[in-house]
Amino acid sequence: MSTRLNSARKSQPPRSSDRRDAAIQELRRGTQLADLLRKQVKLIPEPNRRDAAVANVGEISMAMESSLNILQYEISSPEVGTVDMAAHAGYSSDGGTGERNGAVPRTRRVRHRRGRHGVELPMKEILTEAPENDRFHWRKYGEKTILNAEYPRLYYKCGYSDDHKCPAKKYVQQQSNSGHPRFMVTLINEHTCEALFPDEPTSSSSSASQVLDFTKASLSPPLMAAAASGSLKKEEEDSMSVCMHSYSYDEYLSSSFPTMSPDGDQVQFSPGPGW
DNA sequence: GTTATTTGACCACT
DNA sequence: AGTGGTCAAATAAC
Repeated sequence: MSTRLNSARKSQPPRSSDRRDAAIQELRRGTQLADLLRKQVKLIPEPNRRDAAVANVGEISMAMESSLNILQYEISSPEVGTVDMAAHAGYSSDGGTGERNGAVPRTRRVRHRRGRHGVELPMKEILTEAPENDRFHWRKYGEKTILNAEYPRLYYKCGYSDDHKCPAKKYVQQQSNSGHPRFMVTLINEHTCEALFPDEPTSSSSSASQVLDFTKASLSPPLMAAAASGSLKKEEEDSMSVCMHSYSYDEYLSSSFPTMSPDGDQVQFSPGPGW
C-alpha cells in the first residue's frame, strides 16, 4: 500500500488533500481486495476456520469503509478537520440529506441535543455490526422513521436510568443490509451505573470474550435480522444469550466517553477477531 | 403481576 | 413548518 504513496511524493511534499485522495484510493482498493479475499476464504473446507476467516475479512472491510467514510466526510465538509460531533451537532447546509458536492447521500446525523443549562451532551458514534453488544442493559423507549433513511432509528436508554439516574442513551440506526447489516450506534452521556456492571472474564479462550444476555424482546426487528443473518454469533434459543466471541468491548467502551479525544474524533470501528 | 416493547402524540430544535 | 427526540398509555411477554 505504501509503495504507491511513496512514488507519488518523490518531488515535493504533497498537499494534505492530495494525501487524503491517495489514502481514499488505497482504501477503495483495499475494500475491493477484501471482497475478493472474502470470496476466496469462503472456499475453505473447514467450517470453523472458514467462519473465522470470513469474519476477519469482514472486519477488515468494515475498518476500511469506516476510514473511507471519515475521509470522504472531511472532503465534503472542508470546514471540518476531523469528524467532530460538536461540529455536526445540527444539520448541515444541505438540510441533512447528506447530499454534498455529489457525494453519496448519507443518513441524517443524530441531532445534538443540549442538556440543562444549554450544555451540549457528550456524544460518540460507532459503526458496528452488533449494536446490542455491550455490557450495559438498555431499555428501548422509541423508534422513529428518519427522513431519507432506509431503516428506522431505535432509541434506547440505560435500563437503570430510573433506579440509578443513569443518563446514558443509545441510538441505533441500521445503515446497510447488504451481506452483513451495519449499524451506526450513537452513544449519549456516560453511564453513571457502570460500576454496577463490571467486566466478567469468561472461561472461554479469549479474555475479551463475554457472554451477554439479551432478551428476545430487547432486540428490535433489525437486530433480530442481524442475529438471523449470522452477524450475531450464537443465539441461545430461550434467553437469546449471545456469546460475543472476542469482541473487544474494552475497545468499544474505552473509546467511549471517558476517553473521548479532545478533538472530537469519534467515529470508531469496533473490531473483534472471530466474528 | 411485573417488566419490557410498541406506537401515537407531543415537544424541542433548526 | 418540518423533523428528530421523548413521553406515556396500551399491549405483549414472561
